[in-house]
Amino acid sequence: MHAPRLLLVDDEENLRSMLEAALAHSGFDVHPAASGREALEAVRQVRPDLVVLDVMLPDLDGFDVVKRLRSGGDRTPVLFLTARDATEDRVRGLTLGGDDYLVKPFSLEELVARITAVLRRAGVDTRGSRLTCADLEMDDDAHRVTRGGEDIALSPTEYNLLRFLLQNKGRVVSKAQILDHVWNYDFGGDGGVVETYIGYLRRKLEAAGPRLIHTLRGVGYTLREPT
Amino acid sequence: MHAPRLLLVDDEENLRSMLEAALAHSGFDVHPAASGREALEAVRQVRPDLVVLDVMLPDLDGFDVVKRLRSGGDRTPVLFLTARDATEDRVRGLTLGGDDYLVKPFSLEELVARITAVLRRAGVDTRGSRLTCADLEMDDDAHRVTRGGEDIALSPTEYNLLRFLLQNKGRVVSKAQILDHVWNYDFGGDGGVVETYIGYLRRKLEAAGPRLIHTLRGVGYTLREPT
DNA sequence: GCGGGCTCTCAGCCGGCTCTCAGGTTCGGG
DNA sequence: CCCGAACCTGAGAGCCGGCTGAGAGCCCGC
Repeated sequence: MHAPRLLLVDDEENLRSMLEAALAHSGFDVHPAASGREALEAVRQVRPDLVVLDVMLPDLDGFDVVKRLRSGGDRTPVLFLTARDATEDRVRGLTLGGDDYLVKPFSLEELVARITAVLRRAGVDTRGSRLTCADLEMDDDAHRVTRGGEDIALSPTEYNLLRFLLQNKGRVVSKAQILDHVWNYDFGGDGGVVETYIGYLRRKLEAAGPRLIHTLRGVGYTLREPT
Repeated sequence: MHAPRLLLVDDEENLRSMLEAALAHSGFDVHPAASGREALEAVRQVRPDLVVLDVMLPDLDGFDVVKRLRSGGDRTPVLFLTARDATEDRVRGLTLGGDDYLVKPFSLEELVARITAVLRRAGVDTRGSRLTCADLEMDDDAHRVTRGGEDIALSPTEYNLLRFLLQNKGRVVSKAQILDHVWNYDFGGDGGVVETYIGYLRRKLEAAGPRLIHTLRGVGYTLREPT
């Protein structure tokens, strides 16, 4: 089993290199491209498992790229990145072919979650979607969290934060790391909001049961099985 | 296996030579640079495993340096050094690619710990993150200390002091060395505080179990396996 | 337009952490 | 044995980080 190959297409220099580093770090084999033509060329050469494709591009836009791919018989799944304002209607309908889209700005957690979801649907094996810690369980496919069999309702941010903690079970994560992964990449605030959400999670998860989220003063937080 | 190569970029003459000596002594192959342009040049020539990069530089600042590196396809991980006040928001987004940052003033221990953490994440082999002495164990990833399987809660300073002692197990370290490595480099006080913290550690570590930290009067302290 | 959930900010509180200091104790040399 | 130096320890002041509750703004569904 090799790491899934991604083709990352975005003309925005900064964002592209940031995402490139981040996705590589998340275990993907990332190949960058800066324009539509480059992308078409790269698809043939790289044969990626998935294309992460910005809609707004200097030459061919994202839709054109896909149109040409499909008319050439290529079925590689595509994850679109779009700006909030426009085009949302145009992107709809594309999800029919197993593709998906994400509006900017997003968080890295969101992006990775969508990518693995699309890959899974396309039959590319990724590690399972089940995360646990003691009697706490998260089924990412069903977007469902339980503790001791009981359902727990979480807001989107709470859910993403918990997933990030679960993925790093047994390791310490700093507030900066949490902000970088769980919050949108253009979020401007400080770490105060993380403390608030840790509080929310604790209230919901540890209402009945031992402590799972531990504070390491001056260092960060960690999720750990109680002994 | 060769010693990991570091590129150390800081325009502050004093600090740079101090860090250069200290890091060399910690087993790294250190190459200094004093400006952004120098750094870019040096990255190409030296091909370091990691760049330690001050954000505040006379010509290109640290962010510019990284931007240029990345746009040139270079993925060398970076550890940023920043002043406390500003820039903390600008540093955000950096923990994404496995990079990290450290606010001045820091301690040598902190610096070395971050460097090895980043290198480990980047796949460069360093000795593992597990330090032991008799039944005392420290797992640096989880930031966790146990003795005989029992958890021991340590404050940040206690933790850093213990790690320093563990890394020098079997050797004697003077109070001056401890101050230089464990306390921030701008710390003004005398060695009295070291005695206090040694006391704290002894109380927590040796509550149940034989003595591990030994005093060598007029020389320093040493951590040793009981015989 | 109205109501409810979600997100984020902020200020006050609390407790732990860091460091200082003084008095007591141990050690080694003379 | 005596004395000074080095070290240990307890008490406490001040500081700082994290926790929490309250509330404003926003979006969305009704």
